[in-house]
Formats: sequence, C-alpha cells, structure tokens
Amino acid sequence: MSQMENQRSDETVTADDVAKLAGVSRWTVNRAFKKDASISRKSREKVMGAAQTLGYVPDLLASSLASDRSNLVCLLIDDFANPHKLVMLERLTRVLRKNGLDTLLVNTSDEEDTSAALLNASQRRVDAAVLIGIQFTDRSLATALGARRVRKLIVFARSSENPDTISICCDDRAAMNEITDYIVEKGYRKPLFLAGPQSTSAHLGRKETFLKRWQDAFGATPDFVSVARYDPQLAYDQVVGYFADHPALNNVDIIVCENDALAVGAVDAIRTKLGLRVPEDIAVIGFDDIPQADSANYKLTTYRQPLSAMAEGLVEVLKGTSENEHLRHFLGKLVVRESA
Amino acid sequence: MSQMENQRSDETVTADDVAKLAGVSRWTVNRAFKKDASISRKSREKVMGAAQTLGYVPDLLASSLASDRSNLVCLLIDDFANPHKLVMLERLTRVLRKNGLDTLLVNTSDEEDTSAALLNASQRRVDAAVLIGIQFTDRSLATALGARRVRKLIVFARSSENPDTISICCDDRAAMNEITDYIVEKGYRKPLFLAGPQSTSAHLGRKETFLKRWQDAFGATPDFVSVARYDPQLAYDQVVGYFADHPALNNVDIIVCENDALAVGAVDAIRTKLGLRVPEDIAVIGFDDIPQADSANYKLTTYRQPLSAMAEGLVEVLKGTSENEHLRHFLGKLVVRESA
DNA sequence: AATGTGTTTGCACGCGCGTGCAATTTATTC
DNA sequence: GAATAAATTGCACGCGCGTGCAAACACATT
Repeated sequence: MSQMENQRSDETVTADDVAKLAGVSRWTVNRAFKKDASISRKSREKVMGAAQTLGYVPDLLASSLASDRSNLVCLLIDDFANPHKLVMLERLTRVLRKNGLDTLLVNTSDEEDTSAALLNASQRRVDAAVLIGIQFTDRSLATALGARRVRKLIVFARSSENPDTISICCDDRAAMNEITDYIVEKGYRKPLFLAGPQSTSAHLGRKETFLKRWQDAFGATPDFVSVARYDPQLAYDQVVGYFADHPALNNVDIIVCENDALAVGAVDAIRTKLGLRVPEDIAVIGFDDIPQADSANYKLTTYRQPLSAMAEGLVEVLKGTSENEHLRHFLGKLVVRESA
Repeated sequence: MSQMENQRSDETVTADDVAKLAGVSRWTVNRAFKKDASISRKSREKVMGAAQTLGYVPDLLASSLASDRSNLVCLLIDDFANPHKLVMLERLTRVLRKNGLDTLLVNTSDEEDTSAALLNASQRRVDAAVLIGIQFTDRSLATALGARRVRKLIVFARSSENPDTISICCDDRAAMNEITDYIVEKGYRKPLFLAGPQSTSAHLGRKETFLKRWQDAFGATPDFVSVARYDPQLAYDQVVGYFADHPALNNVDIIVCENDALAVGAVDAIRTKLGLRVPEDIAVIGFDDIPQADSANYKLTTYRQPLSAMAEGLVEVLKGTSENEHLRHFLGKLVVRESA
C-alpha cells in the first residue's frame, strides 16, 4: 500500500538489491559469492544474510557474459543404442558438476555432420565441447575448429588424429594386447572379431590392434565382421548372418568384440539362434564393462575403461591444469567373468 | 600490414562488425537471424553474406540475458541404472533440439534433495526444469518452487501431486488395467508384483493400480516385493531372495514388474538362479519397452510409453501452447512378445 | 603521531543483444 | 503525382555481473 520502493515488476532480485539491504556496494555482494575473493568475514556474513532473506543467487548468465567463461561443457553424443553411453553420462555429469561445471547435452544422431551441433554449442559459449559419439570425422572436426568459438575440442573415449583436439581415452592398444594375451593363454585359436562402424576416422583402433597382434603371433589374420552401429540388435543380426554364411561352426571358438554392446548381441545370437553355449562352444569377450556385463545372464569377460580417472582427466584438461597434450591415455583393467 | 581497423583483440565477431560490413545497423543484423522478423529479403541477404564471410553467429548468452528467455531446459536425473533413461534422454534431447531448445543435463544422484540442483539450474535461467528421476519428493519440490526462479517445473514420466507442477506421463492406471486384463485373460492367477523404490511421493502408481484391480477381481491382494532402485541387479537379488523365503515355487505363475529394468533382472533370476523357464514356468511382464526387451534373450512382453508424444507434449507445455493443465496423460501400448 | 604494509571496498566501463517505439522508406490507391 | 497505408530500419536504454585499479581502511612499527 504505502511506499513500495522501486521493486522490479517481477521478482528478479539482483546483487544491487542485496547490496542495498546489506549496506555495501554491489561488488562486495558479488565478492561474497566468489570462493576466494578478497573480502572480510564480517561483510561476507552481512551479504549472505541479506541474500538469504531476499532469496538472491548470482546470475550465471550475466556472469558468463561478463567474464567470458561459462563453466559450461557441451557433450555431443550420437550413439544412444550403446548402453555404455549411459554410464559415461552418469560419470561425466557427476564429475563435472563436482568441479563446478555444468553439462549441455547435445544429441547429434540427426546431424549429417557434427559441425552444426558444434556451432550451436559455440553460441552458448561453452568452455569446451566433448565428443563422445562415433559419427564425427577428423575432417568435420577441422571444419568446426575453423569456425573457432569453441575454445576446446575434446574427444572422449576415443582417439583423434586432429592435432587441435585433445583425446582422452583408454589405452586401446595396451588393452587389446592384454585381451589377446588372455585369449591365447586360455587356448582359444579361432577368433572372430566383431567390430563396430568402420566409417569413422582412421585411428588405430581395437580391431586393428587385435588383428595385427594375432597376425604377428600366428601368421594368420582372423576373420572379422563389422556392425553399422554399436547396437546389440544389429550385432545379433550380424553374428547370425555370419554363421549362416559360414556353416562350419567349429571355425570359431571365440568372438572378440569391440565393445560390450556388440558382445551382448553376440551372446544372444550364439545361444538363441545357434543353440550353442557360451563359453563352452563359443566364448565371447567384450569391452567397456557395462552393467549388463555383470548380470547373471551374461557374465561377460570384458575390459573396464577407467571412466572415473578419465573424467577427472577431462576436468584437468578443462581447468588447464595439464595443458597441451594431444592425447591422454589411461590404463583399464581386464575383468574376467565366465564368458571367456 | 596497412590499416587493420579496430578489430577486437581476440576474434569474437559481434553483430556490430557484421553491421559495418553489410552497411546496415546492428539491429538489422540481429533481425536477419530471427525467424520471422520484419526485414526485407534484400538486407537479410546482405547481412547473411557479411555474417558468412566474418563467421558471425549470434551469441545466445547475451541474447538470453537481454531477452530473459534462455531456450534452455534442464533435465534432472538420478536414476542412471535404468536403461530406459538413455532412451528418454535420446528422445527428449532430439525433440527439444528440433524445437530450438537446448538441454542442460544434471545428475542428481549425489544430492540429498533436488532443491540444490534446481537452484543451480535457476542460476542459468533455464526456461524449465524437467524432473525425470525418482528421488525427489513433493515436499522438496515445494521448497524449490518457493525459491522461484525456475519458471516451470515439469515432472516427466511420472505424476506429481504438487499443483505448481506439470506432469507429463503415460496413463499408468489405464496401462496397468490393460496389463491386468491381459494377464487375467491369459490365465495367470498367481502374480507377484515387483515394485521399485517406495520412498517416492505417494502418487497412485502402477503397483497400487495393479493390486487394487486384482483385489477387485479376485478378492485377494497379490504379494509384492520392492527394489531399492530401478536396477536389474537389485531386482535379480530381490527375486532370488523372495523365492528363497518362499520355497513353494508354484505360488507364482507370473511376475508383474513396475518396469523393464526390474523385469530383466527378474528373468535372469528365474532362469539362472531358479533354473526355470520363462514363460513356461514363470512368466514376466514389464513396462517401458526398453531396447533390451526386444532382444532375442528376453522377448519381454511389456507396455510401451509413447515417448515421442510425451516429448512433443513437453515442448507444447514449454512453448505455452497448452497452458495450465497440471497433468497430461498419454496412452501407451501393450507390446506382446514371448515372456508372458 | 607519523609511517609503512597489507587488506577491503568502491567504481567506470564493457560483455552482446532485445524491446518498444519513432523515423524512414517503399508500396498502394485514386 | 499526391496522399495514405504498410513495410522496414534505427536507436536509447537496459539485462546482471566482471575486470582492473585506485581509494579507503586496518593494523603494526618506530
């Protein structure tokens, strides 16, 4: 009724309001909210008190605009059929958030090219874009980088040859070597490699490492088939198809899979369609250690990526704690269960 | 070499730069980028040309700040063990993006209470916060809403009693009724209900509907067990535990599960631990129709939520096309496979 | 009390764009 | 061709906060 001050029409309460109530300047208010700012304990308490009663919170949008740092990281994913992505998302969002970074999730399944999505991310001034998908090529990365605006481009859980890019991934070569050694030691001699999409950039991947290693050891290159997406269903179809074309079943005693998503499909195919047992008739070995791999039904022998370490590594890169390495490798761990 | 204009130190190119090059005012430049703005075709072309050569893109941060609309939606999830979440994420991000909305993903697994996460979201001025998890209670929602700043609070794929909230979900009651009818028709008479966490808000959920319906039909309330999280592993343990306590196996001819995450665990338990067949010995019916449900190994009979329609519904609510309904129901579809 | 050191505080200016309206240009009509 | 309507363009002001520095203050020392 009486005098209602110059309160804003709606109820956005800004630092100015708090400042007035606390009897300090606006800048002191914002300082109070900065972790290690130069401010006395007393005035910080005054400010916090006032902020409390007014329900004030600093506006990250305005802050980002002014400071040119958004504390926002963009995650680009196109590979939603692979259950491992959910694990990654969980881990990444958790670790990022613990470090004060928020996550912008972009689904690039629709895009021909990730460039458009990257552009979109750049419009939000994200501090970094993290690629977790499979569709992007080194060339499209280059294009996107040309437009700049995305300060850091990070390829997660995969390596990229683009020098302007930082890769954070499991050491695939060491991993496949370990897997190969394990297989050989266990006496498997007729492997089939089940690979993912081949269209991606020509990095020395799991398939290449395995085939080469096997070639070196036995002088023969194992057979392989590839699946168009990391999708258990497609893997299932592919395996069924393979054995339809190669009726001499005893030509394969183990299927080595590029990841668990494929491995799960392979197991299903072996049991359901071929009517065989895993691992007695055909063994299966995966990669990633998705939750399903540990289920009673699959008991998948697989290789666990050190996701937490990788996520922490990502944060280090983002914070600039460890500059200019184009590639950060992490060692994983072979998890032996029953499927191989 | 010669004169290099007053180019900014780093290379952020703003609308002003484009304006200068195109020979128009800054406002015309920004208009050119607005879908249906009042601008002549000719000057739009001029602007777009200049923007192209300069590599200009409008800054969404500044735009959000000025317009007070961020086109950002915050998704809060805590339930990463449930594979269905990945499907939801895929669908939501896709549909939102198609409608010009970006997605902020927040992992609330760590939080005692979603309030903190909501507060964080509010600092980014998200246009809406969408809750997809299970941990939040109606009370914590109320608290969060008290602080305002989050313009719209939406509960997705679940109903909430909070009147300031908009629920977008599958019609659980209709669904469970259909499921019950199906079960009854198929001759099952000894159901066990496998429920999720019971700590959540007291909405009339799938369990209640099923139990009540069965009670009405047969005068007896079926047994039920509940699992602490929607996690196949925990469901497995729970089912194993149940049958350890109830050795008279023929007391159950079907396990009705609150969702597929649980159903998958149930199937594993039945086969692996009990050594029984699905559906011959014990049938299983799920809910959600996760990708796994369609795999050769599970062939789960389940109920598919109309995710796309729900996502579109979400967009409508966000755009304000369909105001003030506290609850939007969508009808799903029973998917009959082999598990029941 | 004067000097010096270290700590707090205040402030001018800018981040890049939106809003609403007024000025200007272009199209339309008789 | 003048008058009127319609389409297009320009602009002052503000969104909420950060940066870097200078002024103000506190405290210890001689």
